[in-house]
Amino acid sequence: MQVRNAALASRFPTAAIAVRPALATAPAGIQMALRQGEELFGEGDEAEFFYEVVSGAIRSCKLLSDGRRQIDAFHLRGDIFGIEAGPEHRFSAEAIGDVTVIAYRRSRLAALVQDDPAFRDRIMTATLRSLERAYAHMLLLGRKAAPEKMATFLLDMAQRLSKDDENFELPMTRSDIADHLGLTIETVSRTLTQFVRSGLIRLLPAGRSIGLCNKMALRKLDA
Amino acid sequence: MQVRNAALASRFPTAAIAVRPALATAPAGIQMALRQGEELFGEGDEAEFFYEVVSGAIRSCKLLSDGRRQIDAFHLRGDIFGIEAGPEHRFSAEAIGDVTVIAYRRSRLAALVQDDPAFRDRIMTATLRSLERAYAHMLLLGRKAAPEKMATFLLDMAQRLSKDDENFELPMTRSDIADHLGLTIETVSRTLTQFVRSGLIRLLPAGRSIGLCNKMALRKLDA
DNA sequence: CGCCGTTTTGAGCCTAGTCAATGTACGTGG
DNA sequence: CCACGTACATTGACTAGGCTCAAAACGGCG
Repeated sequence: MQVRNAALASRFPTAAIAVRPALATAPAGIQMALRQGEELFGEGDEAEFFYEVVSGAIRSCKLLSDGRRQIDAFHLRGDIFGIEAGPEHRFSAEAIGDVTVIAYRRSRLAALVQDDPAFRDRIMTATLRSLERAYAHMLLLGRKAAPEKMATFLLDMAQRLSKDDENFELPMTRSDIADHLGLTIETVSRTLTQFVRSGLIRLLPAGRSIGLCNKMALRKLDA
Repeated sequence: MQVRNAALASRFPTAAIAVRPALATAPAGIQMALRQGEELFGEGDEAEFFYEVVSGAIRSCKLLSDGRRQIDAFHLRGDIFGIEAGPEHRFSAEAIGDVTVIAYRRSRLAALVQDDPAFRDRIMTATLRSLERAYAHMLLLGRKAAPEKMATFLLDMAQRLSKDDENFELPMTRSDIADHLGLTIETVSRTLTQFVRSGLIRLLPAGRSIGLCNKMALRKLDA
C-alpha cells in the first residue's frame, strides 16, 4: 500500500495538470494518465481521492483469498467512482488499456457537496446510477444462464461505447469479461463463437471488435 | 400499478401517523404498517416515496420475464431504501413478515438534502453503504461456491439481527435465501444440513432459528 | 521470423439444478 | 380435539450446464 501511494504521490508533480472537468459547474480536479494495467487504488487503501473517467476504461474489482476475482463494474468516459462511506476503498481500481482520469480530493467532498448544488446532484446521481447498475448486475450474476449473460453484456457495451449502437471495440480481455459475468474465459469464448454461428454477432479477427447483427434476438435472450 | 398505488393512498388516512424518525435531525415522515408479503412498490412504479425500516424486514427484488427472481437486498431496522435517480423504482419491495416503515416524500428530498446537512449525510452514507453491500454481494454471486455463499450469508445475518452475534431468528424463507444467494431452495437446505452435520451451526426445528457454533470455521469458508 | 499473450476448441468431470416424494409446522373448521 | 389443507422444508435420484485440464490457433510485436 505504501509503495502504491508513493507511486501515486510521485506521479502527481510530473503528470498533474489542474483542469476544468467535463461538467462546467464541477470544481477543479487533477488530471492523470494511467498505463495499461496500472492500479489506481487497491482494496483497503486510504480513500484519499475519488475519480472521473475522461477516456479509456477502468475496472473495479474484488478478490478472494485464493485469487478468484469479481469485476464489479467497468467505468467508462464520464463515470464517477471511488467515493466511499468509510475511510478505505472497498475495492481496487485498475486501468484497462491507457486511461485518463480526473482525481478529486475526498477531503473536499463535503464542502463541495455543501456549496455546489450542481456538483452535489452529479455525485448523488452518479452514486444512485451505480447502485442501479449493481442491482441489475446482481440479477445477471444470480439468475441468468451463460448466453443470457453474454447477450446482456453485449447490448450494454454497445450502448455505452458505440456511436451507432451496433459496432464497437471492447477495451477488455476475455478474462475481464469472464470475471465480470461470473463465468470462465472458456465459456465466454464458446458463447461468443455460438453467437457468431447463429448469426447474432460478427467478430472481427483479434476478437475485440464486435458487431451486433441481430439485436432483436439478443434482446430476447436478455430476457 | 394503479391498484397498488390506490391501496397505498388509502392506507395513509387510516394508518398514517406523523413521526419523528429514529435520527432526531431527520425530518418527519409517515409511518406505515405492512403485513406479511405486502408489496410496498413494484418495479416500474413511480418513485413517489422512499423508506426507512423501523421494524421487520423488507426484500427488494427483480424478476426476469419467466419468473426467475433475484433478491438484491434485505433491508432491516434502520436501513434506508427506495431512493432513485430516475422517476421510477427499478426494483420492487415487499414485506417479509409484518413490517413497519417510515415513508418520506421524494419530492421533498432535494430540499431536505439542501437544508439539512445531517439528513444529507445520512442519505449519502446509506446509499454508499448499499453500494458497498452490493459490490460485496456481486463477489458472492459471481465467484463463491454454495457453502461459501451460505457461510457469508449466515455470518452477515448474525451480525445484523443478533444481539450476541451467534443466535438469531431468520425472518425469511428458504426460497428468499435461495433467490438472494443465486441458489435453489434444495441447495440451501442441503447446505444447511451439511453445516449441522459438521457442527458448524445448530438449527432449531422450524428451520428459522439458527445458532452459530463454529464461527471460525464459517469465516474460513467465507474465504 | 519467432516469441508471447490471448483466444479458441476439445474431452471429461463435478457442482448445483431438476424432478419427485416425504416430512413437518401451523391454522381452520368440523 | 383432531382431521384436513396448505405452505414450507428436507431428502433422494438423476441430469446438465458450465468448469477444469489440455492443446492448438491466432495475432501483435520485437
